Amino acid sequence: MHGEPHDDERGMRPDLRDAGGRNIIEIIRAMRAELRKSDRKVADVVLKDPQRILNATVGETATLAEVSQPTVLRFAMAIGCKGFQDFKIRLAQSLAFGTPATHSVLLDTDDPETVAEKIFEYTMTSLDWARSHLDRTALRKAIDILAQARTIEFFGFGASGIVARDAQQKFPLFGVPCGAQLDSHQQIMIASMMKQGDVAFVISNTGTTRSIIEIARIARANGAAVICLTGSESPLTSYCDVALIVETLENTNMYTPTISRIAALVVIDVLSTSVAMRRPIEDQARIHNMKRQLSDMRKVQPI
Amino acid sequence: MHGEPHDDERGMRPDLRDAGGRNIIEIIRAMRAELRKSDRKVADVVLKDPQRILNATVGETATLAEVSQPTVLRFAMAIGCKGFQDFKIRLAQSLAFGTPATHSVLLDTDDPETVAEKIFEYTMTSLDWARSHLDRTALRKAIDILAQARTIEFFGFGASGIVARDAQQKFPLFGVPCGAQLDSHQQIMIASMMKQGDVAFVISNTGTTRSIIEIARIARANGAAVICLTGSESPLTSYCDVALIVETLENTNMYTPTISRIAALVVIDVLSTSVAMRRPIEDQARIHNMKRQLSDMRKVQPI
DNA sequence: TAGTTTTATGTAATTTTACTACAGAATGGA
DNA sequence: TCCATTCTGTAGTAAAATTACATAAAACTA
Repeated sequence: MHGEPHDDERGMRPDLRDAGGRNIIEIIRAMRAELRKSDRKVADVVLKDPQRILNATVGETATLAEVSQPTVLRFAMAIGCKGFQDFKIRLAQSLAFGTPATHSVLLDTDDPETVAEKIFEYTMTSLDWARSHLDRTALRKAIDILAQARTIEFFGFGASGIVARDAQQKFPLFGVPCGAQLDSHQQIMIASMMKQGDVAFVISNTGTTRSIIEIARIARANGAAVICLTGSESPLTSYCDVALIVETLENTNMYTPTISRIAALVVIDVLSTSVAMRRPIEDQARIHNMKRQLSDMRKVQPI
Repeated sequence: MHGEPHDDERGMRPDLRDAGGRNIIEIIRAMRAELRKSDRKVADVVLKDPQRILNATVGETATLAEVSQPTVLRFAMAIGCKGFQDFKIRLAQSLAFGTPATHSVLLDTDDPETVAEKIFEYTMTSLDWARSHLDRTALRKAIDILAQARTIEFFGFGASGIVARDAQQKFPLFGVPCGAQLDSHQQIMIASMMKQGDVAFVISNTGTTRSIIEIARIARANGAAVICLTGSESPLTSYCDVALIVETLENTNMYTPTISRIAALVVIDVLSTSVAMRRPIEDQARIHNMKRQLSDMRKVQPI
């Protein structure tokens, strides 16, 4: 432990270092042409499957690129890294932004573990996508409306019905009576009886289901505020005061599970939590109590 | 079928599971309280200056935290990483997002946008945690059992009831008649009538609800296979053939939404998809048709 | 073209780093 | 208090990254 190893950057601001050459993948791509022949082989395997390299050692990388280990090291140096470790760290940071989509495609040959990995990965990526595409203005408006509601009715069919039921179960957070209508006759009845001060919360992934559009129209005609939670701009949105559009990466692969309901559930979490936070402290304490009581009850016997 | 698109023909790495980790910093923060004393020292230096740790070795980290090197390793394992290298990679990815220190703990003063960011972030982090802690052997067993079932009944209360209902809606993927029992009287009736070849799928986050344990016991006594989906090792697991334990970062903050049901839904996705993939091609085509018909129907009028 | 220099790449040794086995210390329960 | 369990450090081992060096391939000169 004598002297200071590699201390050429001691005076340098470490924050500035990665701000300068941020995306290492872009750097590799840019430098690819002027690299040594063998280094280029390494560059190619990195560009082809960067995720793979993240968990690889020098040796594995060398094998993949069909070069020797020192070549991998020289490659790392050539693109401006201090060593292989440093290279991997930079690569990891570059990948964090957007993982290439090829990863989550399910194959018939995948074993259960791989299927699990891919579905989880895909779900998380989709949530990230939904988050970044959420309309903040609409969100704010929806919270305003919900916070002033006298009652809230959630409407939905099928998978969206699940979301409606889940939302309804959060009534302690919303602080007002909540209902969930999953049957279309009931839906029409309830919608017809709504009035000023009530909120109709309409959930439909496609936004094209006729009867659900009808619900929005009726509720609105009766003076209720209408909020919809849907997957894209659609006929439904035009009948609503606020449209919460939750975009997801739903692709058409038959194996791809429906991610939309999960994104919708998270949005419901956001809404209910935000509404609860608006309420006075004493109410929040009451919720806390209720939660504890529920937890106690579970240990004995519900119903 | 020669794997033409696969470049891995040289040495099949079964180790290709990527560490596409979400925000490890969030995980550390969430787990800090329940860590060992020495591990917490490590957690603190990581949280204090993550950037510093990125360029540090195990030895350096140990010195900074004033603990021994193995402790640093154990810390990495404790937070769900495969080793120190893996930990650094994950840390690098987390830092790339530029997460400020105050994340994920909801404050009364947060505006709706911040609340949304935090809840999404927390949800994704928790999913990542659940993914990395999923018991692959149990998963495989569960799939085996479900694929051979004659009928499947899903049991659950409250939030777990939502999950049960969702699972039941996936019956086309499971390929056999599925039921969802959310009422405790119905549950007992149905459980009593189950027999060999049937599968009871019991969902309970706590795993301590008496009546749900009773369901597992009855179903099993009647010769049905019993699978449970729960949050931790509990009395329930001992009555089951397979226990799918989905760990989440549920902390006790009153604002923290229940993440467990979302993780459970994803696990259901994995199960249903895997079971569907086991089935013969012609069945898969039938599912495809059904999906299209459903999508067509939506545009007309469901009722 | 042959010889010479320069550059590129691989082999093998070396250093560093990550990881494991084990044993002593601390903690908690009876 | 003792016993069992859980922590944590010491010391040793395996593995990975890095360096030194030698050979092969270009590139250049005469």
